[in-house]
Amino acid sequence: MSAPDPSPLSGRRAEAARNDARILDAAREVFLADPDAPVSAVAGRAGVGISALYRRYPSKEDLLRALAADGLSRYIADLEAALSAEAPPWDAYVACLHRVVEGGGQALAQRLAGTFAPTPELSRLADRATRLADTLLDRVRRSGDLRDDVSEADIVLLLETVMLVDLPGADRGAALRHRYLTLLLQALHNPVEAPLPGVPAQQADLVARWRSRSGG
Amino acid sequence: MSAPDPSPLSGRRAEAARNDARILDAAREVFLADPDAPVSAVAGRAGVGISALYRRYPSKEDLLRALAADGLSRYIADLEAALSAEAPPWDAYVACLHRVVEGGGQALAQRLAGTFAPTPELSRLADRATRLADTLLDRVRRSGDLRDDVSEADIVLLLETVMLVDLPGADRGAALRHRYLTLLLQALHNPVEAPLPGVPAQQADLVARWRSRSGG
DNA sequence: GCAGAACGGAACGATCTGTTCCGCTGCTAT
DNA sequence: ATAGCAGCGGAACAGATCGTTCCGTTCTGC
Repeated sequence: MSAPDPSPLSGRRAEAARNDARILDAAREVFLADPDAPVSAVAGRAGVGISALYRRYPSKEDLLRALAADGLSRYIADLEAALSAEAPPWDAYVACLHRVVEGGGQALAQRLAGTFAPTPELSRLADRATRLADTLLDRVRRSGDLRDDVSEADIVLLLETVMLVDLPGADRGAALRHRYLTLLLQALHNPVEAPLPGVPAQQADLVARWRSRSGG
Repeated sequence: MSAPDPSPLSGRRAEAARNDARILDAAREVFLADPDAPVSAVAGRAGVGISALYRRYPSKEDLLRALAADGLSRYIADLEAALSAEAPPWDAYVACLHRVVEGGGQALAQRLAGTFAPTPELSRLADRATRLADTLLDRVRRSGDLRDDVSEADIVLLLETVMLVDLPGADRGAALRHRYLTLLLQALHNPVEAPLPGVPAQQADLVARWRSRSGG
């Protein structure tokens, strides 16, 4: 009994491991583009059959929950990286948001919010992400680079809209998202031209969305 | 035979006229929030039965076409008003975009694009709107207030994302949209902090979307 | 009063979608 | 070598959804 190589799995086992990732990647892309997409669309995008998907997740809702958890985890990782970076707060923040936009984890979790019953683990992850984002933002705020009439929730909402930009062409969408994020960040950067009207979005507005919504 | 008052219609006729407007208003709200919404949602929002709707429009697609045409017309009216305004170009432009965001006509037409077969009339309206927007933007550009590394298509895409901002609360969404539009306009205003990465969106990217899309 | 315009909403058929099921493939362990 | 089974593709099924039609009712204009 020769010990089977742990990482370079062979044959059937390797295909299964590959499919794990392919399915999650496909699900991320598909549901980010359309939170109400059918399961078959995910399988199609992943290039696998439907049963390969149902072997891993007992139901669509389980897949969505796993996806949201994965997205939040990536988001958290990005935030932690920014918090432990040595660059000036504003620069670290800019780099962080670009990674967040690139990964799409946070946006996915937000868009999926309300399409399934949240588990305790998800609530915990969401809490953690919120706290980290607050800490990071406070640091940026103290650096004086951030205009002070925008709230954390404002930025989350704005980020979410940037993530929605898309165009049919190949990677046209991703390029535009970074382009518009840059524009947004310049708007958020001091000095400020004029104060914003209305009142900032509140954290409560965001949490409210984690309760049942219809399809959108 | 006393001449019936032309405008203050009475009884059944009046209800019908009121319903005309109520249905269009309801349809605008509903389909702006969700382009794939069912017809019954429109009737429900308008407070009328389904047959009141089908009496006016032979099919859902006809309603959507009428809605898109109406939206484009409102957009065109806003553009024309801005073009004939006497305020400085930039100020007129700012006011115009706020009206466009308030009305939602342009965003609705864009969101509906691809969900039905465009008629010649719609193409004509879309062309007209594009030309007017170009003229207006050129004027603003010549005034020197607009950063010169953004294209018309960039602005359309950004406007569209602003329109997507929404929150459950009463008019919370509208207030935030104006708030974020103000932020966006400050970012678009000279002087510029740093050039944007990537290449601007092209007019062609936008027209491409008027061809068949799936639901989203 | 009466003819019919306008309406509300139930009913119907088509389509879509989540989930299950079945038969096949090709590793793996002996 | 080969039996057994993990893993898979996709057809099939049942339930839900939605566009559209249809019918009975109400109320107006004459």
